[in-house]
Amino acid sequence: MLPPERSLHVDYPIVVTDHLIAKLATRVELSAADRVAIAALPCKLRTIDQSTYMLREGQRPLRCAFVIDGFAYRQKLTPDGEREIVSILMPGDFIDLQNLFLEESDHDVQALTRITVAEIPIPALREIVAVSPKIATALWIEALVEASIHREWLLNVGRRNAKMRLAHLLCEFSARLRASSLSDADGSYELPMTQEQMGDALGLTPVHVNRVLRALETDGLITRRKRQIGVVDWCALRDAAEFNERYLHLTQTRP
Amino acid sequence: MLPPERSLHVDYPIVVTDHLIAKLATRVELSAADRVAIAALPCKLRTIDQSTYMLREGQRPLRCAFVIDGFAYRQKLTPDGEREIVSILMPGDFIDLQNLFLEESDHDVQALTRITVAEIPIPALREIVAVSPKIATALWIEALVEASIHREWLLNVGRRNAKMRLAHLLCEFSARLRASSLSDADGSYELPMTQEQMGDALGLTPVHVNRVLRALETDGLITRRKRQIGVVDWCALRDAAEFNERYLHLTQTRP
DNA sequence: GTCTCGCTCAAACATAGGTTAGACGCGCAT
DNA sequence: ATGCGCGTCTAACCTATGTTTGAGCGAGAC
Repeated sequence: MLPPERSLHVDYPIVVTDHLIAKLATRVELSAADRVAIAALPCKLRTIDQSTYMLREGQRPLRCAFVIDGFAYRQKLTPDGEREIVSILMPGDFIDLQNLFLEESDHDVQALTRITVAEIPIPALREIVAVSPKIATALWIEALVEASIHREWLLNVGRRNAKMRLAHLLCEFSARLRASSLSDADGSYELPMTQEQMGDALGLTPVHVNRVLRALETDGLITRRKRQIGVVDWCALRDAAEFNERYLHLTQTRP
Repeated sequence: MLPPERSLHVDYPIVVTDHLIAKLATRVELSAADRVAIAALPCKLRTIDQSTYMLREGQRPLRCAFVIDGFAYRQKLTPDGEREIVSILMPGDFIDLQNLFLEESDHDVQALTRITVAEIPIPALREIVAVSPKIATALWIEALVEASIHREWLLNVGRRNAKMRLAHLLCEFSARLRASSLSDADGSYELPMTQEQMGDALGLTPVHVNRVLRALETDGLITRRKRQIGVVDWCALRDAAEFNERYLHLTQTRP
């Protein structure tokens, strides 16, 4: 299934292990045994096309995916076709931690861009969690941080106006990308979402997203060239969004 | 600190243990050793007055509380004073699982009614989680279910209109209370929230909550006597809310 | 008993954001 | 090179929900 894409599949075991270990090591101090256990995980690298469903509501997931490259999102659908995007997943995020211990998915996961993930069978992950308290802790932290982001999004959608919401989304993107060294030095980055998807993440219509995006540009807070977003004035954008990155728990390490 | 309230503190060890074990046993099969370990937890019963803050954003929590009786909620505040209620906590819910592995709280917790909780020191809880995979799994499930509820609320606030939102909140309350046998047989229950609090949970203003509540009553979906909500036509209410209890994962047991 | 106080309820008016409907432009398949 | 499809952008119009304000009312304090 692997398309001829860069060299990822050539040095696969090393790359995947490195990514996983690097991620978990930001949260806890891994012992040598932990590292060996992670390296021994039977994970499979997979590249998935844009828009492909990676998981559907109601399904019983068998694998947990760790994002190596690209973006995905979680969405929930209303019976009458409304959509809400409830999470954006970036390199370094785990996609199915919720399904580690829940048997039936309560939402869909869809590839936002072409995406490469490492898939770990759920039983193997449960095994390692039962055996290594350090690794279990690191995964707990990841899951709890995602819940914290959900809470901030609830505040965002429930109590902020369109301009603040959008600015907040842009700030969060910027902060998360910066935290994983994925944004350019000047703070600009590529936002791989359509305006409709942004609307679905913010509880807005695409035409209103368009209006507000223009307003942010006119106000001199951002620049846009195609989908490349440039943060012109980080402080102003942060203030416009009332953005405070505490909820991302970026510095949370081994408690 | 215990006020002279009923007899709760007299038979405290048995009551608390029973509640905790009963809760965890709905998720996993507890071994005899697990039960002993839970019984040995150094927990403290505490009753807290309505409106008291149990935890504040930015604080480092030292204890994890398990609700025995009464209600609480999580809230997030905007710098300019807007509030969003992001969770309602009922008997049988854990209040600080997020802070089991995160050092700084990202939200406030406030007592909605007079509430009685069992407080477990975080280190003791971490200890038991490291030692018993069963108990760890049960707590994982609790935390993951709460994240799932966050997601449903995001859909609710982001993509449903006021009537559906409110109907959805009422359905969730009803379903959760029923699941812990706390509602009356006829499906009516006491909703201990003011209309302003409902608004804050739904991203609405109190006056609009009032309008919609009236409309739901006029439509014959509910009755109200003071704060007692009667569900007149469960099916109609469920349909009006597009309510599907899957996201509550009520039947999720030992995976 | 009556005085607060907090909550509910209501009406009149204001607006942020939704809806509908196209035009435009760019990349890609043929 | 042409046409198609998807995303962006705009404008005109509409409505669900917010805002402001104040009256009613029940429960507890004294």
